[in-house]
Amino acid sequence: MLTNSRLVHQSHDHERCINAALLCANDLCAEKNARMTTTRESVLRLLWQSYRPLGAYQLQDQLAEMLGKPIAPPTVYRAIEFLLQLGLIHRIHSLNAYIGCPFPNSEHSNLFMICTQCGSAAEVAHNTVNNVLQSTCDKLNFTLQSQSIELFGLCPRCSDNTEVSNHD
Amino acid sequence: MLTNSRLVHQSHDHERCINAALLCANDLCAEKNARMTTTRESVLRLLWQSYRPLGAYQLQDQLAEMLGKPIAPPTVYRAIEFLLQLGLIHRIHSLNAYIGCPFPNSEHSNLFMICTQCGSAAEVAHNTVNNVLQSTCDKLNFTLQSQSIELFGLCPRCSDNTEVSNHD
DNA sequence: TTATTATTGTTATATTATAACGTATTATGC
DNA sequence: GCATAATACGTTATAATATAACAATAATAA
Repeated sequence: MLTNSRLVHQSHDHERCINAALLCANDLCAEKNARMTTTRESVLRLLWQSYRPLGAYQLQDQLAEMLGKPIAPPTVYRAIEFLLQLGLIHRIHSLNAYIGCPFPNSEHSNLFMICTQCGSAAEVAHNTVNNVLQSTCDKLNFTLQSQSIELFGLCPRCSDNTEVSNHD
Repeated sequence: MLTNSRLVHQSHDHERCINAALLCANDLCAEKNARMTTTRESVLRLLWQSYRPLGAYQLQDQLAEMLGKPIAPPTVYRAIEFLLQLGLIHRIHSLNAYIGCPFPNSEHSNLFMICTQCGSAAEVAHNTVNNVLQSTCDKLNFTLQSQSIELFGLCPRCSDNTEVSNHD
């Protein structure tokens, strides 16, 4: 099982995460002859700012502030599209929002655990899950191409808080 | 495993499916003291017209034609909201579209197999899948509340067609 | 019947996303 | 280096999806 769950829910030196993500992104671009421009890097950085997915128009606002000039929607969506293509970010359909991918290098299929309390989203890649889904598809003669798995609930932190407040 | 996969992909007397769905919906309304109005029943019927999810504005057009009068978006969204609440339909987030639920009576969690070729969506409820997801959540201390699982690929029919055309 | 509640109608607008076209920037071949 | 092509960005307009707010109507209950 591959997951960033612990990082999402425990305090840590997040600057290192951001820097690692940006380095990794640059490597990937070099490898694929793609250009990591200022706009694209800024969007990626913003999506790594927290473990909460951001919508396109939140990104627009923050990007405008970051770059010190007005930014129009197409600019944001182009950067998003680019980063999605490279697998550097993911789209969370149920939220119309986007989030940095913690393991863009390893082939994996997305599964997100989204906290309905704090809005955090942890990504999980789990072979057992994938195998069960694949075999279910096989059984029904469905040729699986891709998937979007979004689980909603309470993250470890918010679960604990709820329990505590239940004892009050 | 509970699924409507065969019905989705094989020809059958679909009128019976529609009628069964409407009867079932009426029962559920009676049971929950909710009103199955003309608008709501029409929307449900439209969503049962095929096994392809419909967007709100497709529904709006078809509903207007069906009722012989112009219909505004809020009317459609209200009916959708009502039917979602009762579990009579589901939302497919990745498509911004809606589809009738084939087993609104049994507690289940949604998993859809969506054909990227023909647009059909089959629903599957599978304990093994749910158990694996639940145990994954347990492992990571995530309190699962609900889920949205959307699998994309080729349905049995389109898979076969692809194979055949590959032999041409 | 009248009061109350639930539903629908209507208008306006918010939110998310893209089309189309022009300009600027970056890479490439000579 | 310079011309050229390819790529990315700027700009304006608009499409597609969804909701807020309030008025009118219909259904139910007292």
